[in-house]
Amino acid sequence: MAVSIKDIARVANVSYSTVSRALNDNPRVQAQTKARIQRIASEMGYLPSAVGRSLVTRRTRTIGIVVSTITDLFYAEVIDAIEETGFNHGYAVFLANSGGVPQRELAAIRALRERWVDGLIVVSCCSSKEELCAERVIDIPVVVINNAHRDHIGYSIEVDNVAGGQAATRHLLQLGHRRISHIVGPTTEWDAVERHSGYKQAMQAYGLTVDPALIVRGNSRPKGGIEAMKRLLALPAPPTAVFCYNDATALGAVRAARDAGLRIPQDLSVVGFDDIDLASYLEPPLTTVAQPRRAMGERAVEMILALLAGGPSVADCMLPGKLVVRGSTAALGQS
Amino acid sequence: MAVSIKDIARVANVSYSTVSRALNDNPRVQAQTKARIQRIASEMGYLPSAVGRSLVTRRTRTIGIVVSTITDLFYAEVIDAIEETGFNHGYAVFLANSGGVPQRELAAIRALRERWVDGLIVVSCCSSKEELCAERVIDIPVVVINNAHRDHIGYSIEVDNVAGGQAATRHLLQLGHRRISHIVGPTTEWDAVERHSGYKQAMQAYGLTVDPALIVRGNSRPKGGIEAMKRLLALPAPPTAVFCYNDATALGAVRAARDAGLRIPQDLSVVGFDDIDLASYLEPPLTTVAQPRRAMGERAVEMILALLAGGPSVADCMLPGKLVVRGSTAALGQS
DNA sequence: TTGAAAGCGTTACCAT
DNA sequence: ATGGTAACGCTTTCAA
Repeated sequence: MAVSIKDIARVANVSYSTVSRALNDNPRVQAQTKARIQRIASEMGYLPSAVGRSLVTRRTRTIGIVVSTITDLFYAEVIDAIEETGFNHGYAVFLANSGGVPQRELAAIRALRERWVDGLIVVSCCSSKEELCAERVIDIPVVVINNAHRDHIGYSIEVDNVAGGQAATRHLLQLGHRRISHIVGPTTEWDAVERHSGYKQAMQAYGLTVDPALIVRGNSRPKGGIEAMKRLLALPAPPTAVFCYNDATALGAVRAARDAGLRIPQDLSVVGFDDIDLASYLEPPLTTVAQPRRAMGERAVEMILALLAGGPSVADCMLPGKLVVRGSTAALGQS
Repeated sequence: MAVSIKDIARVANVSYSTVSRALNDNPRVQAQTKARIQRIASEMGYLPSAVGRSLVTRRTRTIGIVVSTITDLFYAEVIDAIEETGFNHGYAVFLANSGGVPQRELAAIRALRERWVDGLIVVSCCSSKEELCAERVIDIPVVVINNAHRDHIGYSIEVDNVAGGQAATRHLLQLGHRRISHIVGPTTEWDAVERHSGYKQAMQAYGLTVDPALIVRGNSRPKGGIEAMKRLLALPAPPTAVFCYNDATALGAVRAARDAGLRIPQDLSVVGFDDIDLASYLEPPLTTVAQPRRAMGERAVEMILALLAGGPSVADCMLPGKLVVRGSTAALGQS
């Protein structure tokens, strides 16, 4: 049986309120007594119970994270940053995977709320505002990173997907490409819609009309990239460049193009999105739009903490992406 | 203010013990009353408090995970499996990163124990047994996945690293290679020692003595693989094949070899370890030793649950790795 | 400076 | 079948 403040009180021959004060370094207890109690507590191997404390303070110093999957290289680092920032502020984090399934996401949120998390960070939120309201999520601070839809829930942190899509596409245009494909992400994801929109805007800015045949669907994973690329290569006039929803998709696109005998970037330029750690180690190193993953995680925690502190001025936050040019893109016709 | 069983009791005009029973589907309450109470609870938006419950049951239905970093592709999937398995059994998981720093790992464990986690899963444990005992971790169920050292703490789950190292090396030997390098992982990691040992055993089984110059150190990340490969290529007699501590190292090795003008696998065969998701999408697809990552996570949770249930027969568990032959290895002299 | 006691939300035991 | 109450570990008033 674990030792509690009552046990310490008995040994130290003081009331347990005094023990509580001493352990919390409350000034209203004699320095000498305080030191003695702390020594005894340490000797007895006392470990405070967050459960007991939470029941009275109504705070758990705990943050819940719900994410579609941490096996996505992009999310992993966001979560790593959340955990680190939280830990530095004395917060522990719960992790729950939704698998992108709203029902599972809601069940996870419910489980976290039963455990009285002080705040909730939902990465790639997939449930609707209605569903979330029914879960009464809103009565605790909520920050949504990369919201999958347009409902405004809690506070949001996103990368500027439109600008990122524009930058990627413009880069290809500047290299002389005109038949530029876009492998779209799951249209259930709002960021996919936005990147697509950025692509279209960049094309239009160059006075180009987009051939609908050049727009194909991926699934955000390599397999989807392979399938999409195969369809593009079967076209009468295949693209000379392709902007992919994300790096994982790009990986698949590169593989399919290679299998068809194309060289990257001489025969086909490829741009991704995310800048996963491995991107620079691929062959060729992948040109991509980097997301400020750690910053996103840090900001999310800071926003939660500000909200908990009753912060007056918490606002949604849109961070810029950054085009990173590597070896998978080259000027048109440079064989 | 959240609604509690007392609020429900007031509305339902029963004692709150009855409410508790009704909500827990206790048979000792009239079916009619039960239904009425449950309806009222639902209408009032009642959410049970795990904090209150834990205080009396002394269980939190919570598992703590401590891992060096989830940005390692290998760990991410192990954790994904832990979370999924835990969730299916009604357990939520805390996630803490140690960064491979013992002091941080211990601080994380302490934070989790304060929160009364029912069990602890340490992935790639880096603190010593003494340190862990001082944290009194052992009075809750502990499972260590891929222990970094040889101390026996709690129960362990590992892949058979020796056999994996042997399989990788034997594969290269069977392809006719004789000058086979090994890029070792951090020697602080026990699995690195074991894989190295497997390598040596396989070489000896073929009657070969290992040239010490062919053994170089990596750091388990691509950068380390690059540096190591550069040193190998500068050798008077460079290797024709290299077995890398893990896939990330292999990625770096491949890059360095390519940059030096070598073709993979014609000029150099490369084998990794882990079988990260991307391995099959690399160019060329990476030959590697697959670890049963999901199984490791599932087993860890099952062991914790068995221990919590007072299970009689919980035992350490060693899972086999599996050589996956892809395009990064080829027979010697097949240019 | 210290003690006594209430109370957080829940379960579980003992009565009725 | 239901009610009353103690207990879990802690913080926080209110008294002394």
